[in-house]
Amino acid sequence: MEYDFLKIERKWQEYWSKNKTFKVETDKSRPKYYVLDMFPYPSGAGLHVGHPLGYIASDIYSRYMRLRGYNVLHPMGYDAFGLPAEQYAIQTGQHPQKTTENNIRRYREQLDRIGFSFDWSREVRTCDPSYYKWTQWAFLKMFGHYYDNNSGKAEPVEKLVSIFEKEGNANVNAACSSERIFDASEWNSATEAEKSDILMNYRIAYLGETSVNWCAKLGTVLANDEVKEGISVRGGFPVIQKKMKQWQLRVSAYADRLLNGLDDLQWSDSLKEMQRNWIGKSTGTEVVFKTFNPDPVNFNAGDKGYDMIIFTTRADTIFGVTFMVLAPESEWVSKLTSKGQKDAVDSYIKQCAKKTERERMAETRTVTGVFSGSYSINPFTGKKIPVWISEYVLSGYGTGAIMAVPAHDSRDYAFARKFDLPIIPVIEGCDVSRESFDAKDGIMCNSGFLNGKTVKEAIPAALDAVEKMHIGKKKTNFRIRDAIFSRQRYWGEPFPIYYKDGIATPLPESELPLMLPDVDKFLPTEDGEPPLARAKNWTYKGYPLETSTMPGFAGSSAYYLRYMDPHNDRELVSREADEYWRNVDLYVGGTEHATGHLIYSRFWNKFLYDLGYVAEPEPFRKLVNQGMIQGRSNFVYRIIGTNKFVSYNLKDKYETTPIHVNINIVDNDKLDTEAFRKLSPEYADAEFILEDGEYVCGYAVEKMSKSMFNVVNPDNICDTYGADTLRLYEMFLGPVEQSKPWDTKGIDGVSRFLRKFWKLFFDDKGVFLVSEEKPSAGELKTLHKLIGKVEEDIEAFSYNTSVSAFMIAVNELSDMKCNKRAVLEKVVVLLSPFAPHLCEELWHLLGNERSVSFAPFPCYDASLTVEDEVEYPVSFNGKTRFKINLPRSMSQEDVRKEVIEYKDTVRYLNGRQIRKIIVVPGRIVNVVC
RNA sequence: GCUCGAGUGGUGGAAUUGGUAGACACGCAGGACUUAAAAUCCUGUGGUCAGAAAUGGCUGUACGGGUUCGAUUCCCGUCUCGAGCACCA
Repeated sequence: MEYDFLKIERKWQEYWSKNKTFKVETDKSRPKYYVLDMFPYPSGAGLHVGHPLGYIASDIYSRYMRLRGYNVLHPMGYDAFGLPAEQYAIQTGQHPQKTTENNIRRYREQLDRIGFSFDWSREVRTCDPSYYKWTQWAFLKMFGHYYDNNSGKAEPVEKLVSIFEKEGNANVNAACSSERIFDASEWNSATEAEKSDILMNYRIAYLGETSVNWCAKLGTVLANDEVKEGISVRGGFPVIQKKMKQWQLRVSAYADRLLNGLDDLQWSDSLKEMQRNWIGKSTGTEVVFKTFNPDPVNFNAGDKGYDMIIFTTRADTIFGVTFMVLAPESEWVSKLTSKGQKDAVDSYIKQCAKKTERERMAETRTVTGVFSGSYSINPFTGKKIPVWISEYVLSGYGTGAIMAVPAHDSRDYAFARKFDLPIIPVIEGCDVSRESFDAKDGIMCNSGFLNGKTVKEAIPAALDAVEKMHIGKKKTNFRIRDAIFSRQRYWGEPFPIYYKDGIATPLPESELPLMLPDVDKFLPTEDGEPPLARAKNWTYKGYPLETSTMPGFAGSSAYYLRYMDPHNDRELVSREADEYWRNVDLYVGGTEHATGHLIYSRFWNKFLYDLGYVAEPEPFRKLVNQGMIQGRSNFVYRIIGTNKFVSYNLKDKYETTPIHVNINIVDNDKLDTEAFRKLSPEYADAEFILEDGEYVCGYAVEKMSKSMFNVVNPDNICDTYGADTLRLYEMFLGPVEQSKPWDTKGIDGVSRFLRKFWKLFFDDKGVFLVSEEKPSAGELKTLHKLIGKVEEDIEAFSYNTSVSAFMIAVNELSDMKCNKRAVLEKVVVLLSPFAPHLCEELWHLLGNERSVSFAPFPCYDASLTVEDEVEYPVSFNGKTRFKINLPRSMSQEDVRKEVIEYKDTVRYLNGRQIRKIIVVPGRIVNVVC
């Protein structure tokens, strides 16, 4: 019987779906395992072969864990809100709901063909009201809580209010956007609007004025991780900084916990490092610099001076501070601008404000700035130093003001050189005539009481001095900013917020979900209001509702919790389900979410953990980043001005332009010239200059995309080779974590392997025939080598080598003409995570009733794989070395014993005394004489 | 500029924790079967030198050093590529 993969695959896909084979329930009698893929955004282009890579890897692991007896939760859903559907809607007028549904249908068809073991009964879609109800619910909880630094967790705002009523905020230690201190009477006499404003400074979800990334082309603000190099990640449009009032999430309050939580996670080092950098913890010192404005624009505290606070990690260099710098957006600018400098400062500020983020970045090397007219006093030297304003100082980090040490900071150095400010080195022996000395290394000099100390000693000593003088304290700063949470777009979750007399007020929970309304157009209104302003009656009890919607990461932040209990309409997840499934044991997805989704999700989870809704402080225990699969494009070379095409190795003799050619008409880099002529009328009479009778194409590795004609559709692979071959081949291509180009060339190898395996079960006439005989020692050795290898490789996520192990085993079994049930049945189980359809078919042909998915994983017996002991002497350098190959299964302890025994009984080898015995943990022993 | 990761045949990639480098597969070459092709099967395949041949020698994991009886693996330096961050004081 031939291996008819199309028939087999269809048959078992229907079987799994009909029998709900992969539906799971909480089952306290069995251990759980939760395997999650990053759910896809259903784009219009459908899946290409790169998309399923991670899904296949996680599916293999799910199926493996099922064989091991775990109750495996392996769900799938769609991240369905987002910009592309909305952009398409603006162009075509088609409702994003509709295009999204169409795309989802297409995705589902494609996914189904690959034979995943998803529990589709748990599917979620972020755009579904029954789903986004819980996104809105979490937002309301964040609105209703603040972060208490003393208890180290989120607490209800009501608690804060009762403290304010009794004693004001002087003793409150909470994450807060304002430093203003007030007492109880001030609070009690405040108006509702004033109270609301004060509380906004504390809420975890809050409305706040901030400098945001504004993308005019998309008509919306964007979070920091949605902007790269000053350009929007989606669409690639320019982004500028703009002050706007926006909803934000106080992620910064969780910075320390987000950082510390990383230690216990089984994530790749590079990913953890990325998150650490993004969180950007730095410990330093806050120092007060007395600052005077000799001629203030407005008469105020000018003559008494201001206490200007700066943040530094190099308190040791205070003796080298020769000037101060303010960010252009700093609130100090207006206070410290003197009359004489007012015009210059104003024009500089204006110039800075106009620049886009991209322009500011492009000009990182050009130094700009202006003198404010004011002076500070260096607290250590007592010297008067000028205060400057420059855009190289960021308003959002630290206090928006710095002390400049040009001798030991390259940015300060460049500034000092440009504006001719003094440069005083404070570390012995460094040459600052050409560049600054930035290293934290050396002995202090020119530094009074710090002289003679090393930099490492001087930093705490300087901090000590500053504290004794009462002009500073130890301080930790974070780079991570609060997440900007509103988008001026249509296709997202509406905020459950209305404005009662201008005060942002939460909707009662009973009103959730607040449904996304219909609008006539998906564009902003004439007056620049977001599209939701077009909706009729977008009000609650007569008050206007918020018109922004939530960003993409809102819906993806807690979806892993929803899968645990997807149909619960009373809770996000029931306590029972949460306590059983807890968190994701294995999460597979791309590295592009390192500083977005993976931070927000951890934050969201920690918040819900504080409130007692979830049992685990971290959502994803182990994380594997699958690499990207790139396309392999082919080129033909057209001789300029002709319709002649020259083969790759001859192209240098002509003036040519490379043209992308559809990879479907190229085989092994050889062009099908007839098919090429038929491609378009333009090429109908194309001529070819061949080499060895063939047209050889050039190639390049590029992103897989329609415009490069290099897209490989998994459906086509399933048609010609079958889903099992596709799965195996994607794994065989290389380590899952690695990016690599797709090349269909090698697929014949795995295809051959599967057919070879299939043949083991049939006799010469093609009749299914397995023998009930006892397997030979050789057959058992092959089998158990395979079991050991496969088990080890799956655990290590090294699927490419396990596919190789299968090929070796099947070659060996084939050579031995092994058709014994006792061996083949176990191989079927082992292979079933990789090639589920084929194995399900064989499993049933072997007479089993239940799906192979629940067969027990074969037991590994190392003693059956023992190699014969070999012992051979090797001589070198006049010494003699004996290498003893001991069985692989032998424990290190046994090896040691064996060797000691050897040394005691055999003191001499080849007439030489044994000098040294080197035991390499494992099995190889060197005896040096 | 800073941080992290990688560099192995014509190609994708193996190689336990330092222990026979190149498993497995593709490609290529030769052969068998066939009228022929496809499919299938067999043999060879890092480089180089010697040999009629079996075989053997040398060399070889980006480059230069080091540690070690022994290095693709560990350490130092250089180069190249990839990813991330980018005036974070």
